[in-house]
Amino acid sequence: MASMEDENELIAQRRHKLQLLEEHGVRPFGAAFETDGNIGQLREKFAEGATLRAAGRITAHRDMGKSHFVDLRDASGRIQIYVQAKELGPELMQIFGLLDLGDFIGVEGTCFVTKTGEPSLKVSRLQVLAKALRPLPEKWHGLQDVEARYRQRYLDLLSNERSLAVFEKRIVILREMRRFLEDRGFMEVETPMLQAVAGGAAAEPFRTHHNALGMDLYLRIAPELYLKRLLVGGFTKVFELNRNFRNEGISRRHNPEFTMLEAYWAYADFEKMADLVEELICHLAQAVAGTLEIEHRDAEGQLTRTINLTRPWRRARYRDLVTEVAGADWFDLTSEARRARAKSELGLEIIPQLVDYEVTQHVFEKLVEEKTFDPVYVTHCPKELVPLAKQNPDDDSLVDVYELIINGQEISPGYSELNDPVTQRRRLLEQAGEETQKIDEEFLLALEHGMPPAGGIGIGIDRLAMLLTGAESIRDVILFPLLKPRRE
RNA sequence: GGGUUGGUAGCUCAAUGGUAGAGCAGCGCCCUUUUAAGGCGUUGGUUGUGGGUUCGAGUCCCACCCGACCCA
Repeated sequence: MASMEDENELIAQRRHKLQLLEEHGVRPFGAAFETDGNIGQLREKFAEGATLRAAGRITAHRDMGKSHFVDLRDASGRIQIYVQAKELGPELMQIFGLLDLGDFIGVEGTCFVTKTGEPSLKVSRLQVLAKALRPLPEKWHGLQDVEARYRQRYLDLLSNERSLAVFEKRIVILREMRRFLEDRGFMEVETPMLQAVAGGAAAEPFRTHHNALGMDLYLRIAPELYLKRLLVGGFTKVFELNRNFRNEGISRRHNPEFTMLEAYWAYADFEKMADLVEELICHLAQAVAGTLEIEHRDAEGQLTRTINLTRPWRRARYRDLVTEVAGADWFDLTSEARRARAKSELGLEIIPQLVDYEVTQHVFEKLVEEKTFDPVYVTHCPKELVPLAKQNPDDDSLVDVYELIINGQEISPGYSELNDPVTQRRRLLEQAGEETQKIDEEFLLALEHGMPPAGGIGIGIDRLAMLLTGAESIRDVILFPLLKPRRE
């Protein structure tokens, strides 16, 4: 960050005013200040003639000579204050003259309405709460620089209303999700983020080290194996809503740390979980957007897409979705014919290393998933794709799972959880291959004590937030997305 | 990792290879109901970093740093 040497004139001027404030006996970094609520609440309490106390940041100053209009702002809103020389007195006017845009002040004033109809406070007392040494982004365009918006999110939040609105919606999503699940008897639990074996998903973990114990640990890639231990322990409805970490690439849809809901319901299955998720996401859409028709708009405000969450949601077999786009005879073709069709007729890049089911999966991802915006539950998936789920009792090449697709992305998987310890051990061994140290023996030990059949789900909260806010990048729904440190 | 693209004043943006500008913010003055207040005047730059080409580089070339988008 900037040091004393590279300070420019603007900062030097503010430092000088800071010094002058101190010389006037003012503490420029103030103290506690009693208010009648945040600025949003003040607007509700506003009554002509009443006296109110407000605190906030100065974001605009309209200088009329002997009187001034100043906007005071916080995340809840804006209120105009009216500063008049004869009302405030010469001493406080001198202090007022040393204030800048960006400073925090506290005021007491009388409610009145200007002749243009703006509710305002006529200031009788004023207190400096914090001096800002650096200027804020421009009032009209806000902070546009994408990199600066991520690195200095505080500037983004206080200068871009659209950005603030996205994060307010994310807060509602998390709150309503907890409320919804708790109303249905689910209990929120916390399980380890530091794990000796990073299980529960196929992903590259972050490694760390515990000094006192002299042991390597991993940041979790999923809480799954611990939540299932709780089913063994007698819990029947549990959920965890917190961070996972995956040491993989960064993209528009991937951040190395991301928020996930996982919920498990004893004696349920994936169908029941699908009903729950459908109800949950509709509840969230109503809470966040007030409608089930979610409009996505571009930077100019032009409507780009409307996603319709009206129930019931389509449920379709994986196989049927693939044949819809790849031809009814897709699964009858030889392996070579499939590759040829994928390349020529479907226009996809198929690298030779892909095995058969991966060719089909590639077709599915490119031509079904990325083009599906209204919700679809994909069911009857091939077991190769989901090695840890329970097999379908009628067809053992399929597993009892759903994959929920909305907005061109996988939002939520749901399983009928595998509770057979013998099969589970075999699958984990197959998955681990040579690396048997990657098997969580403590989890298998728990399963051998008996886990009830259960339905389980995950919901990617960041992607859900993208869906419900219309954000095009995961970085726009994460307050502080991971960036490389900047250097001089 | 590859391709495309961007980084200019505190912020938002301009600038055929030829004197780096504007708006906002700032500073000075005028104005007691303004609200993107207004009027007059004015300060402010290592053009991401380092090399190179050229009489001359924000602009062209190379390398690097940090982003964005697409691909793997």
